[in-house]
Amino acid sequence: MQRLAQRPQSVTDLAAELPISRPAVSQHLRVLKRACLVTDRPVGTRRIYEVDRDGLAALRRELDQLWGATLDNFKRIAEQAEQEQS
Amino acid sequence: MQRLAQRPQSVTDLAAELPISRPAVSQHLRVLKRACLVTDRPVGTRRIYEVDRDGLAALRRELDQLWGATLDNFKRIAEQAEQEQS
DNA sequence: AACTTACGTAAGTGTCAGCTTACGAAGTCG
DNA sequence: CGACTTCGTAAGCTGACACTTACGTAAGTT
Repeated sequence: MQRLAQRPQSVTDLAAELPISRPAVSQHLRVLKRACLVTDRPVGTRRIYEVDRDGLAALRRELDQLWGATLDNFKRIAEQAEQEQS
Repeated sequence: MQRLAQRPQSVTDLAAELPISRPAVSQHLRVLKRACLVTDRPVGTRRIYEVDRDGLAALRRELDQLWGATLDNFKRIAEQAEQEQS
């Protein structure tokens, strides 16, 4: 994702920058695609992947919300423990 | 952690509320103790565990900071992708 | 048409987290 | 002291994950 955030890239180019094999990159991309975090388009024999802006934004919103709820719980538990101490 | 946040409890009592065995609970508690998230004290043959307020607060601070940094990166990448689109 | 490049997928493998059962240690109570 | 409770730990199992190699396919090249 970080690499793709820099610029759209082919599978082989991505694998060249990473310490894993090309098929491994394909498998990662398959998951990311299914999660709507990347999109791909064929260009000749190659296949260019790039980040899916909409999917990324949606994930961000969900994470924001989840983190807010988690933090609220966290705060509540911590304050509750603190209160029972005193 | 949620159970312990309600009230300090023994290992057996905790295991009774959870879908796993008593030794499994012990193993979880060992990790939590090593992470300074719970404390324990012997009471007769039993051993009462409770949340470590200080450790929990420290974790909260670290998570707040980490999440802030992560969100900044996230925002930067998203806005960068958005900008290159237009 | 033959060859090359780029890719996806299937099949196999190593590793690890998390669980279980079995056992031993420490404390309590008759 | 002996029986009982509570707990920790060791040993072993299992499923999932992430990777690899091998192979088949589609598109471009000579």
